[in-house]
Amino acid sequence: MSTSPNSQLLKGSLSVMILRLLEGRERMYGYEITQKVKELTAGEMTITEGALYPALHKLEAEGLLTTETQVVDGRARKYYSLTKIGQTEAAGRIAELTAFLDNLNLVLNLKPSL
Amino acid sequence: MSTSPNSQLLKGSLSVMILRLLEGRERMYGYEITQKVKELTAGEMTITEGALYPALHKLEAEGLLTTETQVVDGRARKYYSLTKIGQTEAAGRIAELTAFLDNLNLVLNLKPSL
DNA sequence: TTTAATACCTAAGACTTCTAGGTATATCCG
DNA sequence: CGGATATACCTAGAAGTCTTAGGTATTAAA
Repeated sequence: MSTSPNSQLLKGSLSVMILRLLEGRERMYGYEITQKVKELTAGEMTITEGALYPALHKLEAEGLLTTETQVVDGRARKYYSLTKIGQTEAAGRIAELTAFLDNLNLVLNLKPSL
Repeated sequence: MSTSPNSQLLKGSLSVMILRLLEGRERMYGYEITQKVKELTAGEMTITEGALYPALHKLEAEGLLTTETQVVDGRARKYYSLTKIGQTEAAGRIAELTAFLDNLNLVLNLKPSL
């Protein structure tokens, strides 16, 4: 057997969503991300916090995000924004996911007659 | 916290691809599936056997696929086809994945200005 | 005053996939 | 003839992501 250097079948879409959302903004905090995704998908997609926070921490550990904490209305918010490296990586990972989705569609969209 | 009945963020696309490929055909065998996916995606997507066979076995255990083994050119092939339940389930899972991909696009396609 | 919304977090388990093997036969090429 | 490649199946272990299911704390609404 061989199976060459592989692009994973379905890699985490969550981290790419995060990067994509941050591409368009100065900064966002975790809870805001969950609400934004809900809003964009008319409530159909829910980001669980158990997935979100570890994902954010990992992206930060990888150096793609930086944080600044700020207290608003007596509650602490942790704002995340893309680092320089994060901006580059974001573009790359979005392109990768897009390419994967294109291929997925090639497989899924085939007609029954083929 | 609450987080309602959730559609998983990252669902396995492989099993849905398998079901989709079988929707359009009488039957297929494992190796054939790997080749078909390669062909459909111009070599860009590779199904690893370490993922494929366990996925096939699981779908069979779930009652969505049945098998018939046949020897061709001295080599054993295990053909998989959709059961009646499999046909119903296939439609459902494909719709689910499609809905998920639509939502994913809503999040990914947002313009930087939004 | 209790519930819901806001806002953060973690641990345990489930699940999928990858890596990396293993077995075996047939065919192609030198 | 012999070795490599293609065909064809399989599994075990590790990696990684997400869900479930908690926890803490403040503010606003009922």
